[in-house]
Amino acid sequence: MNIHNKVTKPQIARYPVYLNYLTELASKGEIFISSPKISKDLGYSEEQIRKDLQVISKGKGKPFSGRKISTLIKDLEDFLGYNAKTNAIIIGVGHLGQAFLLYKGFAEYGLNIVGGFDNNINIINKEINQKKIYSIENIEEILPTLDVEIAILTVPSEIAQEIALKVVNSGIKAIWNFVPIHLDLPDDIVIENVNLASSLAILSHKLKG
Amino acid sequence: MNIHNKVTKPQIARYPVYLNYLTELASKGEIFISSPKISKDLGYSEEQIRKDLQVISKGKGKPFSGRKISTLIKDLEDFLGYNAKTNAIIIGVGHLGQAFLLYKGFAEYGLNIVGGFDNNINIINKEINQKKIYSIENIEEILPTLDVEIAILTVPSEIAQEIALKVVNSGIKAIWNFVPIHLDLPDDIVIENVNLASSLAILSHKLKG
DNA sequence: TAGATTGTTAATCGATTAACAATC
DNA sequence: TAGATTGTTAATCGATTAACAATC
Repeated sequence: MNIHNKVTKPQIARYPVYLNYLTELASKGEIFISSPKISKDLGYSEEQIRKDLQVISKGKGKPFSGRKISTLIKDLEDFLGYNAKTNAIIIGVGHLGQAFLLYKGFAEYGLNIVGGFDNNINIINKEINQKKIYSIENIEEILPTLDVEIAILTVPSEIAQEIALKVVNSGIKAIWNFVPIHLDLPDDIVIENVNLASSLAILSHKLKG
Repeated sequence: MNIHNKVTKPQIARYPVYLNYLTELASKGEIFISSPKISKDLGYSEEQIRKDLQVISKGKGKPFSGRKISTLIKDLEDFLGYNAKTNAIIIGVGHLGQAFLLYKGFAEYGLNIVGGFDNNINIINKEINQKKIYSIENIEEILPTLDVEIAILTVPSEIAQEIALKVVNSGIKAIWNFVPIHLDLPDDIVIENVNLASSLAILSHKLKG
């Protein structure tokens, strides 16, 4: 049974890549897909692809034809939760935070950004892309009223730990952290780090030997 | 010998975290650091920390005192190449591309963004943060003249593959890809993907079970 | 000295790849 | 039918953790 297959972190990271790829194929009128073809196009091994797709799809593949693309797309969207809307808030409306407020692509992932918090009086109480900016001083009063599940942290490093604690005190259980520091938070808080310094270090290492 | 220790990808990702942490400690006047203390503060295991630091540091730790912070900082900076400047270019000056042009933090990592390419006539030949925006139509003529090592790809998904090929044809060997698709490029091109859809999928999975 | 901390070697855990029988 | 493709089980590879002797 699929339920018994544990999903690994690298697998989860690959699912959006499959989904994007299959959606592209479907738009070109393709109906079926095989693991050798995916392997050739995405560079993953055939065995890995079969295992990945078995975990999230109820359907079975058929020799010769492979799997039906429309079924896979539906299963991937269900697994990734793209059909259920999740509200998020931007904490720190600097360059990156603004880019996220303006970005249209998050909606595709079921992510709905409802607003932002900042300490810049020039933007507080204004709107960016129809999303209101609140004063970060009032975060512990306002945030609990906003029905938000995920806080997207894009504040300067120096204040990130302090602000993260306030976010947690406001009842948020998940932090998508774009600040390149380690956050020290209670064990029940889910943190996903996007550390550009780490990513760049890996790129540089590959490039320079 | 350190040279014989292979460096793993997860290790490389951790080094910027250590560096940020140790720099913070140094600014508070701390002189020595032990692996139990780092473990407590950053959440990595003590054994992992010792192995990580052995790989990049010529020095040795001492029982009781630990390692000297200033030496570790220097070794980490050297390993990560933060003292050698690397030129980069933004391909696609949308919201995210602009945020990167304006971001001050890359300099700390030795990364110097020299300009951008876009197809928007409202910004072509203008400057953003003193960095010139060029027409993407001329990329194959202009990019080879700019002494750039890394292309930061922040274009819309639909054109990413096509533009990436042009970037490669301009002689670039490394692409830092922020577009959530798989790029199909020659084997000698180094690609590092920052896929927010993957990152969000991992966060959602941790949050929702 | 005593013992906190180190560095190293062995064991375990996790993920990918290889091998191969089943099947349409 | 023949054989391309599947799904599953075993083997390998990679990374982390455990165990422990060495040391200041």
